[in-house]
Amino acid sequence: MKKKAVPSMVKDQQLVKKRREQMVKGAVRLFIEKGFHRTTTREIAKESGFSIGTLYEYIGSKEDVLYLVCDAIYEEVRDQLVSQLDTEAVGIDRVKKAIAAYFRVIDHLQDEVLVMYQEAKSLPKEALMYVLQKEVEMTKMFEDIIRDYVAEYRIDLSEEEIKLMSHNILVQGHMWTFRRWAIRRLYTLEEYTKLQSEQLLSPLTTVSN
Amino acid sequence: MKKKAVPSMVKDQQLVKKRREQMVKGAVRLFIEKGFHRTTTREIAKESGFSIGTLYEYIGSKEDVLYLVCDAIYEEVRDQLVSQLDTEAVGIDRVKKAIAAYFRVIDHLQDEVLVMYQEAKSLPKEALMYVLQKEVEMTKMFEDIIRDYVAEYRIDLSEEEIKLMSHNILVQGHMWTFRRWAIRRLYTLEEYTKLQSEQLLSPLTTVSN
Amino acid sequence: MKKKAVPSMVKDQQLVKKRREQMVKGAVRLFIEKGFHRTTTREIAKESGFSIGTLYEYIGSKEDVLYLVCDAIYEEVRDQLVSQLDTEAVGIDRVKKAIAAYFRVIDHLQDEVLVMYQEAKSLPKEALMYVLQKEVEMTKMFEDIIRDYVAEYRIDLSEEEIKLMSHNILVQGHMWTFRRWAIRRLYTLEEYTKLQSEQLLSPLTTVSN
Amino acid sequence: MKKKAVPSMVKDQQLVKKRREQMVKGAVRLFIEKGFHRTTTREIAKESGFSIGTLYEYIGSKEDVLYLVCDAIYEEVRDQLVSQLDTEAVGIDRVKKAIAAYFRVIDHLQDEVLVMYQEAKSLPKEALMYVLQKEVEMTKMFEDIIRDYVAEYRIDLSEEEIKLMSHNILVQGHMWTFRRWAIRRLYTLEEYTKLQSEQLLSPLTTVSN
DNA sequence: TATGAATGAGCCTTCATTCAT
DNA sequence: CATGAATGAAGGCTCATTCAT
Repeated sequence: MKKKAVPSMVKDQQLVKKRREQMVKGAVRLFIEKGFHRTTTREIAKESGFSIGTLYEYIGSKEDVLYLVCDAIYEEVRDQLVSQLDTEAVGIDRVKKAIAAYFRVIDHLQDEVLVMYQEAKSLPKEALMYVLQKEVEMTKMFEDIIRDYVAEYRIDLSEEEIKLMSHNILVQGHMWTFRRWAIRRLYTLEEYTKLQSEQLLSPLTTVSN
Repeated sequence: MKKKAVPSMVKDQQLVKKRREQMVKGAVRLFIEKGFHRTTTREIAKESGFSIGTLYEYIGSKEDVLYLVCDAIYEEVRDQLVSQLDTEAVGIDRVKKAIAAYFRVIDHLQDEVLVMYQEAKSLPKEALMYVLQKEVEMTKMFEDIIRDYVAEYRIDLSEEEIKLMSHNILVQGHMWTFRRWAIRRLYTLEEYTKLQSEQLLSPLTTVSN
Repeated sequence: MKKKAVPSMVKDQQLVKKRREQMVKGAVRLFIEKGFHRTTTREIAKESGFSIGTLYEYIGSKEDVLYLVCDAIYEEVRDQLVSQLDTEAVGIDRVKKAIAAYFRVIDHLQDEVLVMYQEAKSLPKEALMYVLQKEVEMTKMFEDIIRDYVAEYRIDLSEEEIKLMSHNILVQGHMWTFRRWAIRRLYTLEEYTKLQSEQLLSPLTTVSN
Repeated sequence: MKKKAVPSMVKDQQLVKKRREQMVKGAVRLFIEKGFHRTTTREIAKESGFSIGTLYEYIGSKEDVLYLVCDAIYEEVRDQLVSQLDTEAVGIDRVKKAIAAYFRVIDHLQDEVLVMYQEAKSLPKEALMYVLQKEVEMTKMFEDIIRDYVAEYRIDLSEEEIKLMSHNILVQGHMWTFRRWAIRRLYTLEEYTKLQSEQLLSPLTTVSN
């Protein structure tokens, strides 16, 4: 799925990139604070440091801002995750470290991730599809890591179980943000990571009773 | 936390109850279709079968409708869950059956649950607190079930692990709705229930390798 | 061609009619003064005696106001014309009196007619078609009158000439408004009517040299 | 009445002329397509082949473009008309040929003439006066031609009748454009010219019955 | 001279809420 | 109690015009 083209009246691509970065930064702050629907385009422009007219030089509609925000957050999450993956780790340790890295990234970008989680549904259908595709790709990253491990150590785990485990990892990452009102009272990130890892990976490291 | 009082101009409590039921029914349909923010009060009134003036005889603001909707959905989920719990089951079977019952209820009310998940954040703070409290109570239901089992069978599971497991159950139930775009392609409800159960309960039924 | 339905949120048809009459009255005043495009919906609402919100209870868009205005002007012109037609007149006198009546009506409604002339082009296609249809009908009225005369007195005038004569009458009526900057300096309405009548009807009353 | 001065930041008169010609050409195309109010200055600049900044180097406001357009169209109509006038014709034939030439020019420039007819009203007062002056001059051209004929052949036609006849010629020319939705279905240009000529000139060529 | 990014006043339209009947 | 017409603040977006480069 190709990146949806957000229309811009400005030709200088360098400038477009810069302005959209400002815009995303400002919009995220506002969406975190009050949500997409309660944020006005004027507020976004102001928070981004330019006028309403200028805002519309770089987007076609308010929904485009949401799309840019979601896209940027996904990119950021994936980039940070990739840069934190320990490429030297082997065995179950590799899986554990991937999960830990992922949770760390989510924790680091918790506000952003939460925004995306709560507002992506307001995207127009096509843009939503594109964003969900990103989620699919991220799920596949974990599938691959698990599948590698399963293959190498001849673990008895079906393809379905691998896929589900991967989904669970993703969701438990998000859960750290959207359930933080309950969970952060109970655990630190390290504790959460350790407990979830053990739980998640229990099928990989135990034998049935 | 006490149920938040939604103001009504009408004295007859019987009538208030009836009208609000109509209202919730209508609103849920609309929120499922287009979300809270894109639904107008006029539409809610119409879908509920009365006029906009009448709508405001039974609520104080649009947000009250959302609150009533969330509240009703929680009640419904809890009621259905309670009625489906197999009170005769014992051992790990009791836990499994509780999970299965919960997932069944979620599946049955998937649209409603999804709406609540996506829109609750738009509630005013106080109302949100109240709704989250309901979530806490539901989590506690599962905590209790697990704790009973752990106690009886002297499983080596800490209080923190019990709480987390309970949260995971809840979230995996919701996940069946908010990730259905991916998950329903892979599993039927029965498969999903089975796989998640095994995974979730693996710490209760296996011994470390 | 059926009358285009202008959407209204208000059910009471009596009220709709009344409010739209206010609206047309106010809008005509403004369109005369500054044209359709330079008139804002707020101004229309204010001039009509109600709020902007109320305005939109009775129309779907600004263009609807223009449509209502054009429609109302046509109705008015036709009604006044019909009521002024001398049904007892016979011979060339009947034609002359019809022209005179028409010019009188145009003079009476000159501002309105001018507005319609200048702004109708801004109507959406469908509405424009409807309005042009009204113009066609009015042209036919004169065709019929001329045709009757031609038939009765066995005048040597082809169908094409009849049609063209009718168009010329219509346009010379409008000309009294859109060329008034030049023509009203030269003639009173009576003089204009007399001269144009003679000129127009010369093919009916003379023999070729 | 002197030509209204349109302000320009550019000194080189040669260049000013060239750019304004580009501009008029582009603007006419756009005005024909969507009218003056629905055309943006950006579009005019683009269609003219330069940037919005450059556009404003050669005009002071959007209305200046309309003025330049109207002025150019008038010039064009007059130039073409003058070049087509048969200076050798005599008698009634001279008048007929002038009318035919005029109608031919109008037909040739029908889109342009229509634009001018529909949009001139949006000119600021002073510019409108200037444009109307051009119309007066054109009317006088026909007055003169008719007056010559009337004088030479001692036709019984008052000065008022001459003036009105001239206005009618002008308007019937325009009518070929603004009523084309009805008239072009009925007549070819040649038929229209012939019929209107006969009708118009009937007072010059017939004797009263 | 030419460019095009920036500006912000202002436009059309929506919709939660009120209140007279 | 029920109705629905009226209200107007507020929102998304456009576009003529300016000005630094």
